[in-house]
Amino acid sequence: MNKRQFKDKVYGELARITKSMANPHRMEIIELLAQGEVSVEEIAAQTNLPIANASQHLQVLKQAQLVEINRQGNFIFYRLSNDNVFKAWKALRDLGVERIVAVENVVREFRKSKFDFESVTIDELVEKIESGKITILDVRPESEYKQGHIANAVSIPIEELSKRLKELPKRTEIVAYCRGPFCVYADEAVAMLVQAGFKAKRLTEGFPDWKVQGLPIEVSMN
Amino acid sequence: MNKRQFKDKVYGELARITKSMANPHRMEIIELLAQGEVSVEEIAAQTNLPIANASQHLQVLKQAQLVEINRQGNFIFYRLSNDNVFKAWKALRDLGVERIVAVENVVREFRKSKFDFESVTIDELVEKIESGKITILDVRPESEYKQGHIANAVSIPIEELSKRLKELPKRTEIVAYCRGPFCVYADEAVAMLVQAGFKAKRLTEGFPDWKVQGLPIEVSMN
DNA sequence: CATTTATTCAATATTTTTATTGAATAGACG
DNA sequence: CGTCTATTCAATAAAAATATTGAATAAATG
Repeated sequence: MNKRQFKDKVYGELARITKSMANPHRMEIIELLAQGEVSVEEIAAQTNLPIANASQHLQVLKQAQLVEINRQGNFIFYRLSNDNVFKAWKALRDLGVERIVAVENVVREFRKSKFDFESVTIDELVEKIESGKITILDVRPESEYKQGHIANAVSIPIEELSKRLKELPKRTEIVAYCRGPFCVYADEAVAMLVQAGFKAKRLTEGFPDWKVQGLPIEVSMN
Repeated sequence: MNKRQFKDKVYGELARITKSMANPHRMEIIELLAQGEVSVEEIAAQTNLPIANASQHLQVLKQAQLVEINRQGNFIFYRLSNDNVFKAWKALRDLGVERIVAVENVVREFRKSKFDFESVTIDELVEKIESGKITILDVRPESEYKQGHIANAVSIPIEELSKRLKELPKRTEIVAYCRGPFCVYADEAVAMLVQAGFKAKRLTEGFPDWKVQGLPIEVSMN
């Protein structure tokens, strides 16, 4: 094998992996799987895809070894193969957030209309935890919370929040988080909480970002 | 705009950026540009592409704002827009190196045949620098060295190495590096040096990896 | 063993990406 | 101003990715 053939092999493989991520639906699926195991049915529902279509995209990710499966009874659950998959996804996301005006504008525009509240970075949250009383609120679906959440976070899925406001403290500051910077659940939660007189902000990023930094998490079994 | 439209926009943009990297030639071009500015002509030569073809790929990267241009006389030089581009590329590379058996096998197979020498990680090199005498050898083309190199590294491009061996010390250990883990120049250099009785190893990664970690670098003007 | 259910496969039409070729452009330089 | 040169553009053919549909599969359950 000569140098050129060697390079073609190497960059070909790198491109193959990159291609397997290079699709809007698959980018969304990866973010979803970064929360934990999810069944095909659920992935399709969350991403508004026909099941056959979701399955097809999952096959692409599986072929690139970005995801693994785990059969549980009648369901097949998909999960990310390892941390590096999320790290690569995150690097691409950071690149997107930083570079592409279009995304920033879209995010900002969408948020400004309904949810123009302050947000808290991971570093700031770490400080708040160390230096005072604070309530951390996980508004993702319960299955995601169970599979891993920020240590000491309380779980109230966004759909239940309006009915369960009394479980939250009026005085101490609340930081709500969900799947990541594009996840709207946290925005909706903060809007609802502020409206109801709570002191609330959202976490800029999400649970997988927290976890990948090695910060303390808890798992509620499964 | 509803939630689904918002998501479609966001993940669409992320996929657009990812797609712009998702091609073997463009993966190679990005690695090359991580060394510094390079003209279209040179990019085409280094990647064995017809010039029109290289230009086309560069347009794709430019549209995604991954690269910027800088006209110098008759030539147009391309460079990465910022550090995050290399970071994302690196994350994908790490994913590839770690995940895909194919890449590992190809790399190993190719190296074993001719270049089965020990290599040194960046952390190990840092230690060696702190704790003793060591010669760091940059075997990339001189233009790349000039645009940035590991602090105190000596430049001897691989093509000149055989004629310039006398410039190197026989006693102190030599660590040769080039563009990255897939760059063969460092392997060739180590092979040549060991053959000639020097004590030499290659750096596992390359200059951009060193730089992105914030380790000391030098620039020779331009 | 037959049925149910979640998932995958297969076939096809559509769209997008890529390579190739030759012409066009834009700036430098005499 | 005209020429030269590096780069880009444009047109086309070929290859690959994607969406859609309905059928096939494989495991669980009665």
